[in-house]
Amino acid sequence: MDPVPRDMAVLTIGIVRQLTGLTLRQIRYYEELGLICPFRSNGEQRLYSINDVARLLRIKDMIDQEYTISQIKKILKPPTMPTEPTPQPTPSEHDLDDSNLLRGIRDQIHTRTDRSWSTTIIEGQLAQFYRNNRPK
DNA sequence: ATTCTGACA
DNA sequence: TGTCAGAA
Repeated sequence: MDPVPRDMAVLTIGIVRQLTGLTLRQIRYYEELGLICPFRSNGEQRLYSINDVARLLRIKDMIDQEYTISQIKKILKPPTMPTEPTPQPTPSEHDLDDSNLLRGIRDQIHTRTDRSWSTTIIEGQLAQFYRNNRPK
């Protein structure tokens, strides 16, 4: 299987919402705070990569652990601009409705006990998600 | 249908 | 943070 380019921005905010469990408001707000820097297609459409999702997951955990924004900024490396734009259509949320992958991922997010492992586990599933939703 | 920005009970 | 408006 071809490895999934972790830095390729192809996920819409709607999918990221489902993948991370964060609200659209939070995802956009964290960007305002400079915690995340998604690629912008058409100059306005936000597109996230697996790295972005993993980063958001880490931010979510730190917020839960009552870290301050400045502390998170200090710990997390400055967000790097995604190198790859979106050459292919992005999978829509409808494609995910039938997928049990999303449910599995969400369960992982809500049931894990060791937060440091979460991103690894989730990225693995995201890789599977990509293989199953590869644009024709 | 989905996402974007700005704004406010 | 939630949510609504108005536009793309």
